[in-house]
Amino acid sequence: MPKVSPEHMQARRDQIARAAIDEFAQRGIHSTSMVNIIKASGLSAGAIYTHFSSKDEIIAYVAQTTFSGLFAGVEAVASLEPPPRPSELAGLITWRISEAEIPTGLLVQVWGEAVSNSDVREAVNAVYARALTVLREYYVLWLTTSEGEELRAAQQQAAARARLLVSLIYAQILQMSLIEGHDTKAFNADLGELLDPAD
Amino acid sequence: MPKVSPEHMQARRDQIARAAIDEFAQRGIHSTSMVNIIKASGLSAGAIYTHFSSKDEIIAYVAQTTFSGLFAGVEAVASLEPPPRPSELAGLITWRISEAEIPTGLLVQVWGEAVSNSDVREAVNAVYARALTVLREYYVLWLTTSEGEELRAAQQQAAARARLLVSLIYAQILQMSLIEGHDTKAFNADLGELLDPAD
Amino acid sequence: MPKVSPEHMQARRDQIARAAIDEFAQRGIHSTSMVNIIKASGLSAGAIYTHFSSKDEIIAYVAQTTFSGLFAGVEAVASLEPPPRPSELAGLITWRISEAEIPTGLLVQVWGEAVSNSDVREAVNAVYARALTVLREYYVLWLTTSEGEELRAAQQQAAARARLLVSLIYAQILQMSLIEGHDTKAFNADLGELLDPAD
Amino acid sequence: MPKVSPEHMQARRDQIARAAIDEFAQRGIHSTSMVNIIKASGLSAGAIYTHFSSKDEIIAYVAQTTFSGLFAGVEAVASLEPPPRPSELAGLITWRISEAEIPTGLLVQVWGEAVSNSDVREAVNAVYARALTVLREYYVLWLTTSEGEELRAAQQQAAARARLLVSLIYAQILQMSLIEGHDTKAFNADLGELLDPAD
DNA sequence: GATGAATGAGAATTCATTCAT
DNA sequence: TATGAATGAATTCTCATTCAT
Repeated sequence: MPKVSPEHMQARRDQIARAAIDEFAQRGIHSTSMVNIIKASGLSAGAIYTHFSSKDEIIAYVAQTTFSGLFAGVEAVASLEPPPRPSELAGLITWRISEAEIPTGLLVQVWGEAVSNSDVREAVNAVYARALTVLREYYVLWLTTSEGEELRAAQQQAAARARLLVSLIYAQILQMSLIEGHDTKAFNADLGELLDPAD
Repeated sequence: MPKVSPEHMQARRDQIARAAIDEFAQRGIHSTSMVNIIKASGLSAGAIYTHFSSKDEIIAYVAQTTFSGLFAGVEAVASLEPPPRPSELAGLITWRISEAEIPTGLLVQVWGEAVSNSDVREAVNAVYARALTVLREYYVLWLTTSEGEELRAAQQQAAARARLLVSLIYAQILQMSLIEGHDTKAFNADLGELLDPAD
Repeated sequence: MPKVSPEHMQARRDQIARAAIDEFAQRGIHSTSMVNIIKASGLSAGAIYTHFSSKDEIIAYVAQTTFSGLFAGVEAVASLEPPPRPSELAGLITWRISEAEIPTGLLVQVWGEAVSNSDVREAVNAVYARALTVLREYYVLWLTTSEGEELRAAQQQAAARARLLVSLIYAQILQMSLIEGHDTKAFNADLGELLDPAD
Repeated sequence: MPKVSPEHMQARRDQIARAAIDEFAQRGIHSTSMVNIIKASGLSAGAIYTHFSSKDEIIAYVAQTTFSGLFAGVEAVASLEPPPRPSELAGLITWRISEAEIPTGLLVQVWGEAVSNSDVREAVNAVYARALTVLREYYVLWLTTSEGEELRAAQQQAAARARLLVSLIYAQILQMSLIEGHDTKAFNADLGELLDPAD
């Protein structure tokens, strides 16, 4: 098996990452052994290590990938004209999560991992920072366009609102993961009230 | 072989738990070995296993202990007459956290652990349920006493409000743990606005 | 198995070292796995690592031990009055080697290891330096006592003679290890002629 | 698929051997991986295995090559008329070594390897036997020509002298490899005294 | 012939737990 | 009861070698 395309390499990384995500979500990051990942990926031990240099690198990559998925598409939606209401934006993210594309249990584990693993912490924070920037810009747009606020006033409020929106999404992820029978829809409705003051 | 008093037993358990909390917070739960706990506690391997049957039992006990600490005192304050405002209640918890009595990093790790460890999940959920109950009662009291709501109406709103309050506290714990330089005071102020609608 | 005496600890180290020496001599240092040493020692994997922190530490310890054995007793003999002749001293060392107390094959492997392993190199050089010192002092004694040399003249010659003596011993070790049917006695006789010029 | 010339094959083998020698000398035989050799040679893994069937075969080839280099040219010089003095012959070999054409560290490693690797042992012994033969013939020539010995007497002494000469050269290789700051010239001078009794 | 990703047996090491003293 | 050396299964990772392209 000689030279292969970069696409092939990326496909292999994703193949491994997907296996790792499944196993991590099911067993827990630290109860998943390399053997579990190897078997789930269908590759050999050696092949894994041609694509990742260590289990920690897999964890970091998975962390990055999974959190990025959380806000995928938000940017596009947030800059539509006219901008959607905050509750609609939250709904988009929430929808993606509840449609089980995003394994909330893994997200929560990644937060725990971030505490003592700086690579993971960096990955998590990078996504957080990006999300905050996008949502701040969104809030400026929304407050000026739909709420008739002055630009200056909108900018002053935007940061705090963006922070709050992310916080509420994160809180929902926690609840979805921890609380059996958590009522996502009810919580979303509550959020809606909170986020769209005009309602 | 004289039996030691239950007090002595409890003191030993706490001695071990304190050591475990320190080590878990510093190194991460899964990077902390029993040897770390043994050394930090000043006891021997054998002694540890006299008081806990496994590392997992220590983790579950630590999870229970730490989360209970989060809401310690809330019950007493929440049933004062007249009841404090929601933001004041949130402030009490937040204050305890930010004064570093509660290692937020450990709380976040415990959430991650809860995903794949049912004992920990139960411990976490028990505290969550208890907190929800206390806060629901508080909200009924506060809505009827200070906001002039009807009992029936107050009861209908209380659950959602309690859930939201806990969510916001949890979200703040996440941010304190993950984000270097997170502005606790600013976030608290934002929470205040949100929680005390009259403000 | 609680606290044990330092003697016990040393006995364990020697138990492991003896197993390692046997295996290294038989299979070669790098063809000997930890499993080989574990089985040969009769201990468990874990027990080995309570006494040595790594395979490399075992190699270094074995190197030190084996080379020290080479010159054991030389110091005492070398300072007798009247001092033995150089050939007698060489004979003592040679005798110990040929009586198979010292595994020459292992010594040669250790030299090879020393090239790329600084701990082993240090161990080997420390023994070499010690041997050189002892033999230099011996030659001063012998040259003044038995050959009637002036102290100053004896001191000037002693270093070169000591170096040569060690070299010849090392060369013999090489030959014993590499050449099947190497005639130790004949070589010793040749050495005798060379070392005791008066003969 | 045109067959390549034998010269091409040999050139490739030497290219690989040269890379292996450099890496072995630098990192140690057993700390050098095939990947190291592959990269240093500029060839691919597959290409290496077209020319050598295993790492062990490379080691044996390198052993053979390097030791042969040690005595290269000795034969020609040893049979000159009039023959050089023994110290001059030793000087020739020593000079080649000290001019760093011969990696002494590798020679010492090869000796260590020979202990447990029969192919290497055979390679080393073949060179040793050849050197002994050449030097025995040289000594017969020299003793009869320059020292005026009878042929019979010369033949009787020649073997022992040849053995001693090789031993001293081997001893010097050991010292050059192991002892930082080994004084090659001083040792050579000492050898000269020893080897040229007339001096 | 050449390539280099893939293989998989095997390596060193760790660590929760036990139990003889 | 307390001790801590010992246990040994399990873990992560390496690397000589192969073989589909």
